[in-house]
Amino acid sequence: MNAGSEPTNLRRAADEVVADIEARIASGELKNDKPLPTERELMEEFGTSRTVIREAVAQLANRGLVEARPRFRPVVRRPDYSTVIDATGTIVRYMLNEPDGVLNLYRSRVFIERGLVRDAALHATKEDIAALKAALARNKAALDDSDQFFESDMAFHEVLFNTSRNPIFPAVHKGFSAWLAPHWAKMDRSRERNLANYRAHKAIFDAILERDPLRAEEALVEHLRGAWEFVKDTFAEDGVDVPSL
Amino acid sequence: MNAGSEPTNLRRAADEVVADIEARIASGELKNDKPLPTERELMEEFGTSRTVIREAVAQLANRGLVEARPRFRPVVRRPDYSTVIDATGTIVRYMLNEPDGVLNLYRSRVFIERGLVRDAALHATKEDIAALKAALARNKAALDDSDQFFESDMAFHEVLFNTSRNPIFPAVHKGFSAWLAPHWAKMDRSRERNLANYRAHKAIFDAILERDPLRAEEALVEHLRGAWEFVKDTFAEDGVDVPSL
DNA sequence: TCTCTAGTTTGGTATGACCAAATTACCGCC
DNA sequence: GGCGGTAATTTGGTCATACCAAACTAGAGA
Repeated sequence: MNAGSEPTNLRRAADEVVADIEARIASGELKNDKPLPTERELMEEFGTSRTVIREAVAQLANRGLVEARPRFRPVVRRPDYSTVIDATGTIVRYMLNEPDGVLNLYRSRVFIERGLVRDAALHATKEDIAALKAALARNKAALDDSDQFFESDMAFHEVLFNTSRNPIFPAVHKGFSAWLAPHWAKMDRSRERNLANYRAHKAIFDAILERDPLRAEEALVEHLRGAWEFVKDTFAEDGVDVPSL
Repeated sequence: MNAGSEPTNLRRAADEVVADIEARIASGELKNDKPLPTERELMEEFGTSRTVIREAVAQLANRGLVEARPRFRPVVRRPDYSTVIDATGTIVRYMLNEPDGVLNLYRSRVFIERGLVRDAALHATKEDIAALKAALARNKAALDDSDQFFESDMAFHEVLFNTSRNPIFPAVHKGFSAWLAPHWAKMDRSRERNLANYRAHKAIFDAILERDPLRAEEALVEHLRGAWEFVKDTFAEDGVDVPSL
């Protein structure tokens, strides 16, 4: 992009170790779910101090390539799409402190899910329909148990994300759920709310069944808009003013 | 969520330091773009060894809250949405090694951009239209300079992402561009290709102008589908078989 | 006021040591 | 011989110290 007078990022010794271990994981030499060699072994192998090895392992852990529980041997973890989402977790959570953060995130979620239900209405397979139907049934069965309903509610939306047949989307849904959950947990819940949500889900499902993308999208938007009004209230309690969708 | 018989994730000493510094950044005590205290200061302040301090700083760096160039004092960086994207960079790149990774990512991109052009056709403001028009003009002006056209091509799509009026989307676009760019860079380019792309952009723009979401979406899909065929070729060279969109 | 330089500070790395928790080896008992 | 529990060993987490080279700072000189 720009000429070569840059600060010429020096290489840290740990970076080399990281790259090497990364390669070993990719090549399969270090197998999934198996522990890394001990720090002392690595240190001898790379001819560096434990300081460097530990920094390297920490980096790998932060990238999600290994899982490093304190006091335990780090374990190799071949990353998948939800690893990517997890990696963003702390920063996202940090940015959600600002109310606009939640709003923007929620809007993104609505945007994506709108597209998903449209596509579902157009292209949903028999299996998709069956999965939606099952999720819907679980909603209905959980009407009287708000905790359980909450779970089955998320599960219904997850099915929507699964219809994309693109593994990135379920991972994204997982992220949305995790990030927005704290606010949803504060929401008031009641049988009436559950019933309203169930009916909203059913409206979406029916529209998909009838292959009506427009109506499916509308139903979804109304559903999520309604939910947002309740999330808003959890902010209002803190005296924070949040706009509607 | 579950009772307390878990592996009881011990707290690492560094975590406390991380949390504390995080709080100082959030509170503004540590100001943006200003250097962190020296490691030796922090170590005295927290009453721990430099080992712990360094590990904490490394964590903060990995989360994007500070920028730590080797040999320089770490600098506080208040995270924004593209920080989140950057944080995923290494893992995403890692997963793009598998051809399915690129395919899934590209499909996600198409999915999102489809929604964006639909919405643009429905709700684009005068300013959006003007920005698109300007981007289009830059495409046309760069027809004969493939490097410049490539840039203006990405810029056109970026404008599409901007129409969302949600700062998350431009950040996502930045991610898509960065992750997919390596493959696009290998693509053959020529005046004809540039011209075809320009015309595709124009078709999208025209459809938006005429408030025709359906046609806008179709034009976009055809455009991106065409581009994918060329990306495919870069895989075919490596003997990797990649399906169509 | 600016430039160059010598001195100081600071991050990167290497050692070596110690602790507590985790793992392994071992042993006696059913 | 298989098993459960205990002792010995290994391993990750932390500390203290030292040294180097690069970055920074202050002061001399033009």
